[in-house]
Amino acid sequence: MEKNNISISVIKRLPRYYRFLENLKSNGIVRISSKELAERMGLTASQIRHDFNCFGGFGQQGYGYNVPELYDKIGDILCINGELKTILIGAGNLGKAVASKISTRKSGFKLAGIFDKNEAMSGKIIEGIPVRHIDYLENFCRDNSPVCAVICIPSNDMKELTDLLCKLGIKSFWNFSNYDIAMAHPEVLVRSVHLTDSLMTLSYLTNNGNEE
Amino acid sequence: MEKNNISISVIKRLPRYYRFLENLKSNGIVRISSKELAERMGLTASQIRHDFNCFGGFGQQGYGYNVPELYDKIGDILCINGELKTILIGAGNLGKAVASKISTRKSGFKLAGIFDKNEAMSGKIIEGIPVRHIDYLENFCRDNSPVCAVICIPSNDMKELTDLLCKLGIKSFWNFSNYDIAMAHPEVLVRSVHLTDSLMTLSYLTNNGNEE
DNA sequence: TAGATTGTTAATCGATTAACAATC
DNA sequence: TAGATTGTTAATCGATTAACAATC
Repeated sequence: MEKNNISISVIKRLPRYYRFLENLKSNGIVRISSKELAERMGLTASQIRHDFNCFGGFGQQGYGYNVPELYDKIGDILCINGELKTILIGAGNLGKAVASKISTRKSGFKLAGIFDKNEAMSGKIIEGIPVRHIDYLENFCRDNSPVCAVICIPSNDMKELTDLLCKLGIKSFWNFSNYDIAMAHPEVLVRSVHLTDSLMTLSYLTNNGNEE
Repeated sequence: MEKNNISISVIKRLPRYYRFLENLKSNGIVRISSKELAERMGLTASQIRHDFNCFGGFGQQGYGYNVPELYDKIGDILCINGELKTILIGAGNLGKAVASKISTRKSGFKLAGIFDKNEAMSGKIIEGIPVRHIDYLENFCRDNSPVCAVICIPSNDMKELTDLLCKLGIKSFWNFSNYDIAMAHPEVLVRSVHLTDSLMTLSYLTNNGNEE
């Protein structure tokens, strides 16, 4: 393993690099220097070179970076072509929105099952996958061995659910609830999207203004 | 203004403190030390005291912190009881999910209008607010002067839309698109929720494992 | 070759943690 | 008073930026 000391802050920047490069590529730009990319992204050239260098350095002295090549390299690092077998818990509005993100080509994930406790949802098709009642979760996992679970339900009963999912072999969670999976299960990987937290931070900033 | 040198990293932690305190409060816990809160939240006691001290210090030596009081104080800092007049652009699944977050009591925001370019959505009611066609956006803003816009549409045409919204007096954005509002309009406040970025980061982490 | 720009190390900056005096 | 725990300053750690030699 080459990549042993890569900090999470660098990893978190990769998707944004990927998006900007995608845009440059689709505009037919083939070559870019760290300086120009920095200007476009609001970063320093130093940071960009430093970041890319964590993965071995993709540039060429005197030239810069080849856009399509760099784009592909970052995609590979993010394992964008992987198909991590994924289940979605909760088929409400948020669940549906999130399902479409997971089902995007090159998300790195593959939606395999959707579960909801609301009987009325059973059988409905979302992104080509039928919604199953939550009671089928355990059997489905035993049969299909998903590795990732996406949580789009409120926090109540999350302890039982996550304990079960971990027992059934789930290795990573995309968590939209406020339940603290990482605290309860340090052995799994968790990325949480706390919508309410984001909104509250915006509330603070809006009320306290831009420049003080 | 007392609070001039409070870093964004502290602000971002406040909502999580708020959630944990809400939970403690609802469990009838009245008093907590920085040490115990640190254990529950996976932080250091030092950081907790340091964070709270940015706002003046809410504790009492030898005792700790009074939970309901601290909870209220943090809510006040986050302006949780404010009602920032807010419009939502995009009434798809994500828009609907997000509308319910905004409409939660004590979110700090008040949903005033919803807009969508899909004619078929016009007149539908979401969180008590009728969906209007996007063509009515300009007049609505002139009549109602919203301060915050929530963006739940794809990135295409975002330049024109955000230019217009800024011109119409929008001061802050909750942005779910990939368009970089902050780069285009440094004068406004932006909190972005990049779902795809979060998912890609999870892809990297899942593929590269927990402990290396 | 001369000019440009990377890769990479060293310096700086900011955030986190440790320590302890103040005080309830 | 003695014990506990904060508020606050100093030390440490890590991330960002600057600098420059390597090299295309």
